[in-house]
Amino acid sequence: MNIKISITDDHPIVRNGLVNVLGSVEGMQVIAAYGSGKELLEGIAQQQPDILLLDMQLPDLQGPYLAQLIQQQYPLIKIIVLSSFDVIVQVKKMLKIGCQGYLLKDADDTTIIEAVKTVYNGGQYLSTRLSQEIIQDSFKNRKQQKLVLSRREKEVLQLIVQEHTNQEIAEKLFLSPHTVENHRISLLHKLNVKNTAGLVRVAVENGLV
Amino acid sequence: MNIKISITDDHPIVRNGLVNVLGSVEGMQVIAAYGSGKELLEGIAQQQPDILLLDMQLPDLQGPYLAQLIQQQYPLIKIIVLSSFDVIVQVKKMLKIGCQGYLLKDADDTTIIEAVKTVYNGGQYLSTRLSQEIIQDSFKNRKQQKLVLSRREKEVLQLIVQEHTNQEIAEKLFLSPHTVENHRISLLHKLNVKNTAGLVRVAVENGLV
DNA sequence: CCTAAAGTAGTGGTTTACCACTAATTTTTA
DNA sequence: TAAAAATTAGTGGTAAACCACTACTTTAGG
Repeated sequence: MNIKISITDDHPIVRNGLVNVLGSVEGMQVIAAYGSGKELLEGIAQQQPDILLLDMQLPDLQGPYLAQLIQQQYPLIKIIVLSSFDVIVQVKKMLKIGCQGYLLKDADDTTIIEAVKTVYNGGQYLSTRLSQEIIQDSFKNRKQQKLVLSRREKEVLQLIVQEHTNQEIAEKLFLSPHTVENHRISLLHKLNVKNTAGLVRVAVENGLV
Repeated sequence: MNIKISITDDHPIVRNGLVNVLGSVEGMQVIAAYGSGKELLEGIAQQQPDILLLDMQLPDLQGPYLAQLIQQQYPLIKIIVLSSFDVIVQVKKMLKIGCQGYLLKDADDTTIIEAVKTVYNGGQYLSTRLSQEIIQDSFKNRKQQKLVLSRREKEVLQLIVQEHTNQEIAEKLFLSPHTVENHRISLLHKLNVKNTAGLVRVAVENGLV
């Protein structure tokens, strides 16, 4: 067994750490380490790894975009996503694209090695915490379909976060203040909050803006 | 020159990366690497380094608390703060406590080595970006003293974010609603926002809650 | 094609937030 | 210790948000 691994992460410390950890494992070989999405795309045209460890938060190119691109152009490469955040929506998105693993950056050495081996052998790697959360999430979705805001609701919410009043929002969107008020109320219900403060908190925390 | 270095970071990847980078430098010696604030406090009682690389975001103990404690008990140890965020307020806070350096985790190897050398030789290390921001910040502070919220204001802000009305806040804090209203208004002025939405946005974005 | 959801607009009313002041006491800080 | 800031409480008023409805039109999905 000789697993060829490429690593992409913009943080040199993380990159070095991974190269060091994985490079010293019997049967694994780090063939490349990139610091940006651009470098990755150039490098991967030259040599393709078995496993690609891909950081979600690269400075230049979007993680999901990169993953999809590589998945399409090199279907044999298996991608393990590296992320600092365990936002369930994001995890599900990456898995849907076709990534085989999702590692949090606070994972320890054995976890990382385990993940690479599992994915190389055709499996899918998720931390136990994450897989549990995804299961719980699928339950929740039955009664509380989260974040299914309509186009108008998102627009109104965005303007609320930007400190605009119903009057101002109405003018910006060429609507009656009554209509804006209606959207506001349905936002309160959908997001299950009591007032403007709750709306803004949820919006900012979930990156809806 | 033989610089004794201790490292504290809860992320194994980061920890290993740092040990690897600094350990291979001529004249530097990593004498310990800790994964939590508790481990650090136990370990540092046994052996004191010249330089301590200290992660701000440890799972157990607060960065500022740890830094102050170590600074008081072992004044000879020079602390370089490691952080993922370049929040100016936080940087200034750590410098005020007496830390000699502030490194962002996206720093590259040479920067880290440079920082350690500089601080060991009695200097202070800040990334050029950070020092520029601090200078700009000091200009701004003349008319807009940012984020210097009083105890009561923070309490009120927290409760506003939690969707409470002035009436409810007054009951919780055993105050008159008028007083709460006053705090609310000064929050609006201090944070330079127009309404509750702005208050909550700033609070959440700056982690004031 | 039909139905559910979204989008639009309205009535009428209550509650809360926002604003501009005054004013006294306490605490902090230079 | 004197000045500044914080904490407390108030008056009186305007603007905005919140609530519960009705009702018509448009759009999207099975």
